[in-house]
Amino acid sequence: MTELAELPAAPGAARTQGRPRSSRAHEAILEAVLDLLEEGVTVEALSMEAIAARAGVGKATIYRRWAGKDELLLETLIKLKGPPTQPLGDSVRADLIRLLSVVGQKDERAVRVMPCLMPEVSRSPEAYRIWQEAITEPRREVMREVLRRGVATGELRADLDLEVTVTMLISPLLLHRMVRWNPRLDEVDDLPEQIVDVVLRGVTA
Amino acid sequence: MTELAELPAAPGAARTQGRPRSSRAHEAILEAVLDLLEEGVTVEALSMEAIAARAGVGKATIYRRWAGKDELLLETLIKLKGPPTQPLGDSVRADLIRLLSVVGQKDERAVRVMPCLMPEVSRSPEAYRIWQEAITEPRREVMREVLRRGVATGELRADLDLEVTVTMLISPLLLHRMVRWNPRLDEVDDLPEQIVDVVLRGVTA
DNA sequence: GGATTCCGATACGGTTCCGTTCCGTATCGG
DNA sequence: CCGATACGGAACGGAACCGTATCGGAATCC
Repeated sequence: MTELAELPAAPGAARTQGRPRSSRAHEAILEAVLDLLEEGVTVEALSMEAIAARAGVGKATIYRRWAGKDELLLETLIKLKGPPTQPLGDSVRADLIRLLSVVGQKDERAVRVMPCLMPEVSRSPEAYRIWQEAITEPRREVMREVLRRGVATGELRADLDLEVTVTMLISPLLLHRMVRWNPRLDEVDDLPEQIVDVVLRGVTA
Repeated sequence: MTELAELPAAPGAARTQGRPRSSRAHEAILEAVLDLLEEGVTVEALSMEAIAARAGVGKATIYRRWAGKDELLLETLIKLKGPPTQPLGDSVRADLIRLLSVVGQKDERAVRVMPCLMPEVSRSPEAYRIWQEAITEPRREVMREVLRRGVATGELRADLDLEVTVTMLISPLLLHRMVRWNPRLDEVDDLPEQIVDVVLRGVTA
């Protein structure tokens, strides 16, 4: 049987003897999970058989690496979302527009995967915690920092509620890009600018 | 076997002979579906066996009424969301606050069910259409009407973009009440007022 | 070259759910 | 009272999936 040439094995593996694990198979498995989620399969309905088939891999190859679906999913999601976009340090307005513009643009796939994660997140406190810590909170913090800068320069009101403002900025974009909550917004091509302008006018000192 | 007393059969049933269908069983089935969805079972993972067991009903009783899971779900969701809350016709500000305040309050159960519907909605164009027509669009229209009144009275800018404004008002509430996107907002007790005030200041004439 | 480990593939017994088909009983119209 | 239909419950054959085991071959270390 013709075996694919192997990449130089996963880093950090403390293995000493025998054939090293194929990093090619490793990647194929993670990719298969994302593929399936992207197609609309929920976490709950995601089957190990389907993952193995999609990855072109034996089930044993999956179970050799992860104890079960949960651990596999955790690693997959961490891979999915890299570090958040950083502001450029221009004006508050330009930075906010920049941060909003990348929502669902930089991560086409992540946007399609997210709705499939929602049931899990709203049911399991553990899933909720991971989702908060790894995905949403770091992105909110970046935006908070921009707003704090605006408060420090006097551009924004000193008594600004950071949490409310951050939520007001991101929520419309998230809801539109993730679930297309209001399809009429498809025709609005400068949504980030419009949102930032309304909010900034509302919270300017 | 002690049979429960029957309510006077579902209306519109053109049946003439034999024992009429139990409207009690009918209701129990719909209720069971909502119960299960509320507990975090996704549409995909919702099983007819579980529904029948929860409703205290034979599976045949379900299949006698609906051809499959899809048709049963459709009827369930239509039952779930009644007509949207109506504005009182006070000030624009008071009406908007009122509309935002009921998000996820009037319909405790609907809020918990919604996340479980998201995967289905984002995967199936048909589900998306039904969701838009039956749930989100009627509620947006109520809010648009309030905004149009504000424009007519000169309270709001004449060139106001209704879609963007509606989305800016509702999205933060939806995201918070449905998936608790930002847990720090739990401590904010006047979120609707704050949002309305910022947006109104941003779009005042 | 020999030991060891991983590879993809296949098969296993066990579980859950499907949609249907029977029961024996209950409840209606005529 | 009788015929017709619905009821809850149980069982069916078939399908999908679980996690494990086993296979012959392939890759790497000692």
